[in-house]
Amino acid sequence: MSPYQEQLNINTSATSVHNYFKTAISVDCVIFGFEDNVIKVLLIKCDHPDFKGKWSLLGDLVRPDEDIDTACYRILNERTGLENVFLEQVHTFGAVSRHPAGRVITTAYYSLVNAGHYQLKTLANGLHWHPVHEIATLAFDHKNILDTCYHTLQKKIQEEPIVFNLLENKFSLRELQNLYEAILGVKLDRRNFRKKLFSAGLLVDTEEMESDVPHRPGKLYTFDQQKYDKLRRKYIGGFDL
Amino acid sequence: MSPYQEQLNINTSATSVHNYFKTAISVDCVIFGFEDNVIKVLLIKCDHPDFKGKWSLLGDLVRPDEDIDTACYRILNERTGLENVFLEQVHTFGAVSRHPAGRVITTAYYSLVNAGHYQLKTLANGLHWHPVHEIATLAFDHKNILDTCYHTLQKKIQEEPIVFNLLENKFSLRELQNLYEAILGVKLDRRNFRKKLFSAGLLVDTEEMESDVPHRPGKLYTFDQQKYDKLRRKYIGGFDL
DNA sequence: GCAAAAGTGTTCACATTACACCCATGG
DNA sequence: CCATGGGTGTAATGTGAACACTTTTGC
Repeated sequence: MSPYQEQLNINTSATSVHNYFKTAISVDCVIFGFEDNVIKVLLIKCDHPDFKGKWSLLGDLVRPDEDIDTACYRILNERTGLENVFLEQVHTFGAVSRHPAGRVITTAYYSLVNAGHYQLKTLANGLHWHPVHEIATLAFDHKNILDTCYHTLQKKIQEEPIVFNLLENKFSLRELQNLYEAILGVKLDRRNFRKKLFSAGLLVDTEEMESDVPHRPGKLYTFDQQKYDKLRRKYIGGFDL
Repeated sequence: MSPYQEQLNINTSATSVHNYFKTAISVDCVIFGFEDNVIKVLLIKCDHPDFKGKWSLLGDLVRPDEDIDTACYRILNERTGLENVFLEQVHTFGAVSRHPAGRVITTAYYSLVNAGHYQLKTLANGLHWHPVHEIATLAFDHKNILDTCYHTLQKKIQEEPIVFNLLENKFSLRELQNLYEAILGVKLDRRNFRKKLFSAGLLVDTEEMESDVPHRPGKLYTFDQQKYDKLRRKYIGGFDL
């Protein structure tokens, strides 16, 4: 029997778990934005000596008195000033040597924000938007985390209409299509794209038009989140509250 | 500025993280099996005083020197004796008060095993297969964890052919269909089901038949995992290694 | 010969794809 | 008037759903 055996099965014994492991837990936040028709992610300078000059994701240790979801919101808010943003847990990375400072298990989240709409709260530590496709390496295992989150994003936008979080409140169909194409890395047929989007019945014509474009302006739409939430509830829960 | 501020940003400073938080990390393993045409899950008696008489999932603290994936394999192996089983991370539950013994953040995995094929290594602590649909409550937040994993399973089997992990090596189409129906909670059309499965081209006729059935015996098939892995690589990676 | 499940094909509705022309605006 | 992208419809193809009868075995 292993030396740990007597302390095993935390769920079946009253063993105190305080002071048992010297393992820290952190969250890392992959914050996606869409700017200049390119998907970007918020990066910060990493000044850990082992990764001098590398960029890293936004992350922090989880405080003893906060939920991990809350921790992630806190980080995001501290850096961007944004609230009520799309934020979703993706995966937990727990390899023993993933962090040179010690055992740090990290839970990765991704977030979708409107990059153009607001100013970053602070540009300290080199905080900036970095094109996802121009990132070859990152500090720690952050490239791996980024790739995992990006893949999750690609899959998710084909299942649920979450891309609107990356756009202004009002947007043209062209912007929306550019966004899908940027994330998925494919070209889409414009007519079929329109048909599909409209048939979902979740776009509302604002009666406004684009301006300042060097060609025929397109209509501007908003996403009907309420209607989507209702539809969704019907599908998932079965009844209408 | 918060009192934690100076210790923030583990990814950007050389702060030692040892001894910083009194937070433990555990893994909980939702081990699914298929028996008597019903989906079951391995449960164990919970003797934490706050949940006397309740059942709980199999879980354990992660050791300081093991990856969290490894920890999960270890638990599974200790209890079932199985190796090389399907095991996948689902979600990390990190609410502050989810565990009465202290701050325990847990990462949930689900596993698919062939329940009939082998004997449980030990029946100590009331280890047993419990029908998923007869579980109303569990200790801690384990009901929530179970529901999350079950939902993930339902979604996943519609995307990837992982259900074979729950069956014997050789199986009839009827067994396979029963399994899908049990997990998804729907009735499927037998003819369409066959068409779909065969069109995927991943079932191999073993030239054997069922025996001991009180009706016309069906053919037995195996799942062509190698062929699937190749197809998958083509789709995902683009090239054939 | 009867009960019970295996095995098999066709039709229909719907969704996805491919594809080409005219229109509105800015310059 | 020209360049640029906005806006629209139709035909072909593929996919999923519905559906009934004959066959094989155990009893």
